[in-house]
Parts: sequence; C-alpha cells; structure tokens
Amino acid sequence: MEISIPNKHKDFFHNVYDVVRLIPKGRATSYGAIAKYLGSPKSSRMVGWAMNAAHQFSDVPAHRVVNRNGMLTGKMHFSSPNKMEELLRAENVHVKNDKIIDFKEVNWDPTAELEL
DNA sequence: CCATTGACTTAAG
DNA sequence: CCTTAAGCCAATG
Repeated sequence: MEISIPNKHKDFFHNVYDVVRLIPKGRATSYGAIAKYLGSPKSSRMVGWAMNAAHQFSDVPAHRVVNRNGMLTGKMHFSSPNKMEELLRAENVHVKNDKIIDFKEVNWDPTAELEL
C-alpha cells in the first residue's frame, strides 16, 4: 500500500521545513518572516498551512513558529493544546496567556540571521 | 469552477 | 495593547 505522504519535493513546503529546522533552541520566528524569507511575504498563511503538514516530520519544531504578535495561534493543532506551550517553556521561553513574553528578544528572523 | 476556510499580516481607531 | 476590517494565497468542498 502506498504511504499517505501528500508531497514530495514541491518547494514552498520543503523550504518552510528547512527554515524551521534551522530555528535555534530557545528562539522563535513568525510565519510572515519565513514567508518573506521564501520570497512571498503575503503567503504567511501558506506557511501555517505547511506547518499543518509538518507534523509528519519529527525534525520540524513547529512550536518555535508563532504569529507576528508572538501568540501561540497553532497550539490547538498539537497533540495537546498545552503541548506547544510546554515545549517552548522547556526551552526557557516564557509563555503567558498563550503568547510569548519578551518575544522581541527570542524572535529569530531568518532573513537577518541567514543573511539571504 | 465558485465558495468557504485558515497555525497570517497590515492598517486604522 | 486590543478590536475591526480588508487583503492574500492555497487547499478543500
């Protein structure tokens, strides 16, 4: 029987996964930052969609990807609604009221860090 | 093919 | 900082 892996080697999704894997521990980035790094600043939603499929990969720390406001918008998509928050907290990232405290300090911009 | 939805972003108040 | 409205793009029905 065939494996249910939806994709192969398109680009956007694969690209997103690569960037997310590069996010340092204890850091976080936003969907828009990734989208912008990929050349489509307006495709922030697509990044989120890609992350939804990213759960198939163990190397993609989706918990390090939050929205621009530092809010854990995707927490409900994890195995448990609290899983994302715990993962972040385990990396010394303080989360309060479903959003990252001092997000500006833990924010990791691929465009700046990777110096495209 | 058209309509709806969504792990978003930006702008305006 | 919070709310509302509009824009954007692909997947899904």
